[in-house]
Amino acid sequence: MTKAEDRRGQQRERLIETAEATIAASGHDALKARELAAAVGVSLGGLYNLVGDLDELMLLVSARTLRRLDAALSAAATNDDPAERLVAIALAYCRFARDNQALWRALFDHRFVEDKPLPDWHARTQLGLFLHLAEPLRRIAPHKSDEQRQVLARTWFSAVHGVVLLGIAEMLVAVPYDALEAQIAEMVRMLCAGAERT
Amino acid sequence: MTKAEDRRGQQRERLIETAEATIAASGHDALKARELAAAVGVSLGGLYNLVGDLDELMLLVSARTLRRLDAALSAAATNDDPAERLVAIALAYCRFARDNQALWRALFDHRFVEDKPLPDWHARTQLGLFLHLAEPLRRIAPHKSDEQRQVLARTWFSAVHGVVLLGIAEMLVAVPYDALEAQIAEMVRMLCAGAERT
DNA sequence: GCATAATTTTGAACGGCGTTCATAATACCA
DNA sequence: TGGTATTATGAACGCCGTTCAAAATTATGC
Repeated sequence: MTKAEDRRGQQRERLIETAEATIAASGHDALKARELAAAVGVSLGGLYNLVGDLDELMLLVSARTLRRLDAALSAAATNDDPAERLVAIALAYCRFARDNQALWRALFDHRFVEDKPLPDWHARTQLGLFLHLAEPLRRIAPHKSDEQRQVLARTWFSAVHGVVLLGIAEMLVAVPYDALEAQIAEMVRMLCAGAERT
Repeated sequence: MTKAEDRRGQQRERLIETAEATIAASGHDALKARELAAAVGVSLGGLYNLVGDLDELMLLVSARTLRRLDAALSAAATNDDPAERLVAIALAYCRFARDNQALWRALFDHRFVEDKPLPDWHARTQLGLFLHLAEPLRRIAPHKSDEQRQVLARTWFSAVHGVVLLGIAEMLVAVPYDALEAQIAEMVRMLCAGAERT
């Protein structure tokens, strides 16, 4: 019993790792059931004993990516000046996106299936990302309520996300990466300057 | 000759309209070749005489959507105050996204095929969207060069896009739409306030 | 008007996909 | 060791976009 379960656990782990490597190398729609099964050493049908679905597998990979992203943002949040700390977090986000393009994209490419929404841990981890902004925002906008700052954190995070999204897409053709970082830093500083005025 | 060509043109038009309606109703991956062929009254293979590809068809639909979006932004850019004009444009973008969710999403869901990049008119129309920001930005940041302002326009546009992207996604579950508009307006005003400081 | 050539339309067929499930293989227990 | 429960297997299913030989239609020359 335990023997078999152990093996299954290891296979499952190998499967997730293989999926992660595949996505990192070739994008999230290069995930093919037959290919994965062969790589992991399981029969085609056997995949569905390790994982319910290819979608579920992608979610498992996303969980890893979110954890790594969270760690990267944590590591960046060292500056004492609140505005510069926000800048550092934003730039860390940008670098993570650059260095993990396909996996980062996979985070948002989940097809919306009507009957099976994202599991709550996924939403919770995403919300956890906003937490990195809470402390600097408390100092930048001390007159706002906690709830207002929470909304602000989400909005600013989304704004940076949008700039990174377009920037990474265009990086391949037009704009050099350093310029993208400069734009992000400038925007975050503008937001901070604008927020302090209110 | 002209008779046959006319008919083909009309069929092509009907095909694009049907595709647009299908996407609007059920999302961009509800586009099925067999379904479209039946709806337009063409055989399955006949589709590929009207259009090279389903991807090309999606691009044709995107062209229409981009034209409508551009018109919506134009109609919104009436306020004399530059900051408030930018706010109005951003809100118009948000409303367009809300009212044309599936078609708006389809604008950015193009799978990157290595050998066939987006046609240049697509990129050009996208750049055209940024033009709406040029005039107000000239007044908000008069000390910057034209090129710097162009970059600024792209960055701010992307930022609003990011906020709308997450906002529309969460609208369905958490945040009421009006709050989203309020956040966008606040952010744009902050950016303007921050920019004037530089 | 007719025969012939050029063009266009057609849908069966192809290859690929995710997923399922009857069957075979294996592991477990007495 | 024999019998049962559990797990692994891969052929088969349904659906997909796309192709292409053949059929139908249209155009051309006489």
